[in-house]
Amino acid sequence: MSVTALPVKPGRAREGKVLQKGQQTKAAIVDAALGLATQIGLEGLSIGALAEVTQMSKSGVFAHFGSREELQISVIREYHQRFEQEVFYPAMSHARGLPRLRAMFANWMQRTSIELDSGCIYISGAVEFDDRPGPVRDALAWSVQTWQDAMKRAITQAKEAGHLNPDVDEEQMLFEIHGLILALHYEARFLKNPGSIARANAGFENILRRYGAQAATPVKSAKPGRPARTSKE
Amino acid sequence: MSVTALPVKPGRAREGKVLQKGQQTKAAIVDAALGLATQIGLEGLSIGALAEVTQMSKSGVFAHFGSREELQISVIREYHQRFEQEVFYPAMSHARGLPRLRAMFANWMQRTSIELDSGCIYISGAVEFDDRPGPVRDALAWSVQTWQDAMKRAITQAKEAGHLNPDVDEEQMLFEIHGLILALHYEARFLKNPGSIARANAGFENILRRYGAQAATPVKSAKPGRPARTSKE
DNA sequence: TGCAAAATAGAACGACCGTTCGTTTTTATT
DNA sequence: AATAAAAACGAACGGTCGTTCTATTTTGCA
Repeated sequence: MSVTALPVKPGRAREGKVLQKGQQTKAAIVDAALGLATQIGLEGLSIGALAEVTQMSKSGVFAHFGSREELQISVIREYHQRFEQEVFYPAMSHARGLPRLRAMFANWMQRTSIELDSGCIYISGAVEFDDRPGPVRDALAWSVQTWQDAMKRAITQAKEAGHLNPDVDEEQMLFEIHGLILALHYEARFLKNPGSIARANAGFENILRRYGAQAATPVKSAKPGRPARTSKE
Repeated sequence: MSVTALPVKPGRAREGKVLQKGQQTKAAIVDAALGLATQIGLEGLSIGALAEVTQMSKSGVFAHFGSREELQISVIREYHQRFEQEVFYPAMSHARGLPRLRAMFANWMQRTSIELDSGCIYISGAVEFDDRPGPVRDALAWSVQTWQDAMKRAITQAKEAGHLNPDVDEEQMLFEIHGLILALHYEARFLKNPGSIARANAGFENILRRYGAQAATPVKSAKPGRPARTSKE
């Protein structure tokens, strides 16, 4: 049921011994790499720059990954976990249906807004790897797909709970929601258009209304009863 | 007044003499560069690869631009002109208001759909240069902004013609439309999700309906109405 | 046809890239 | 404290990059 389950490589545990220092500095490197990647992209990541930031030698950094690709994949794994931690899990504590869907979008927005001055590797990575097959692309696509599946599930549950019209097309609704996030990233981060966050939120309310959500109740705790299902068109 | 008006460097016209061969091969180089850039991005453009494609020497290619940045800007200029030619101008032959707005979106979709296997530099470029100030970024942002302004004007005219609700917020509507294009590019090109084109079109109809458009009359063929004005004001 | 200018070629530069390899330092355990 | 493994270093390699410089070829025009 866990979204992630990206397995952490067993730290070369011969005879069950757990290596500490290595994993520790590796985590520090990945952390720094994630910071760099959100700014200049996964493709912009260079081992030399990373060595400088971490105050290590190039070969010292390199040894932890064995290849640049593996470094990029490690960064994606780390990003995936943080996304899960900040966006997915907190939303799961909201009641199924509209409240949870609202929470997921709110957290997603929150995350994207924060990233307006650091970049989102789900977005930049998609552009960098959209026609570059390989393990990096696969890891990225898998991570994105996992999140989208979670969103789709939330929409389905909202339908089942009667919070949305029963004939809502999950893929269509998710497509439009995703567009809002992408537009926010584009307009705010590239074009520096102020007010983009408000527009994304307004767009979400518009989508909810169109797909049959009732009042625009702000995202808050669980809603007990089974609200009427006034299907509007 | 022309949308472009990105001034073409005066082909070293001493005493009014127009150089032919140089401009000609330069155009060929830019054409090849545009092809490369749509695939691997503006940042992925390398003079070496470009020289190979055009069967020229590196220095021969380089001499036409003087710097990589100038090459990138030339590519953006070329892309701008083609976008104008294929998307903007044809739409201007439709009647003001909803027909023209529909035509603009349809042409934009058409262009984006074609680019699903070659990439769009308005999108990839935004990611590559969103936090890299300089003349390349400026040229790109100016070009994008010019198109967005044209879209906004079309929405305003649709309002004035009574084809949309009088209280429609142009920025908000454009934001949502832009999101559809971005989602199409992301989902189809990166995630390889089939059906994305239909979803973008459906999303557009949803937006139109919400903002007060009447029947979902499909975009009619080119009606020789007002002679096309230029997109730049 | 000649000739200057423009266009192209070719070689080289310094910088950075990912990667390899042998050595040295640090770590964890006895 | 001894020791073997793990971790980090430092130098080097082959490669590509944008760019510069000097030749050579091609062009356009008198």
